[in-house]
Amino acid sequence: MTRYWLMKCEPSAYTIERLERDGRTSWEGVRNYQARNFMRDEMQVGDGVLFYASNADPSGVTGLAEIVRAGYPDHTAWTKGHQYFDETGSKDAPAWYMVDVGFVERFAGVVSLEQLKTTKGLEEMMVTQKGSRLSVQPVTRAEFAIVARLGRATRAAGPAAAEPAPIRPPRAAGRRTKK
DNA sequence: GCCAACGTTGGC
DNA sequence: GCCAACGTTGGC
Repeated sequence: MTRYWLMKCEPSAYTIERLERDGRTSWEGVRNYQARNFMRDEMQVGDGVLFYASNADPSGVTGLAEIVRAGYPDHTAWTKGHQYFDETGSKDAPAWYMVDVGFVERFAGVVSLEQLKTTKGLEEMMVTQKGSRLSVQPVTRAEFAIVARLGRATRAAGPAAAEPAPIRPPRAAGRRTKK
């Protein structure tokens, strides 16, 4: 049975635009056990994904993706010198897992967190709860459908907002989940 | 940049 | 097993 998920990523690490260009990507770098368990044990090929831009302006869902490869060991964890290197586990007994995600759809605009919080039917969505930091979250089929509909109703920012985006220096290292 | 909320670590 | 200290997340 198809399940649905929300996956967070900071724009400095990866964006829906890049996913659209790449077609698919591996979701490495998650270093949280609850998120790991979802990726390792529950995600299946074909599951739907809400692509969520965190620490963004505004933060929110920017498009849709799907799982194209179920959980497999995250090799970046045992690659010395890699930014996601982590001593937990080993090659023989991997601690961390990733999945591959494929592009489905890019929204014209962003379904902002603010909008998610004020939309009927999304009251229980994990991402709308205070203090919710989990970077991989389950969502219900109904929530997925509501957000997809909101996303398709978004419009690109108008001319007034179309001036070049300010240059934002990347945040300090070590602050990314999925890359 | 601030800081509240959260997860992890480690002393005891 | 408790819990204080610490590091990180992520909205604002």
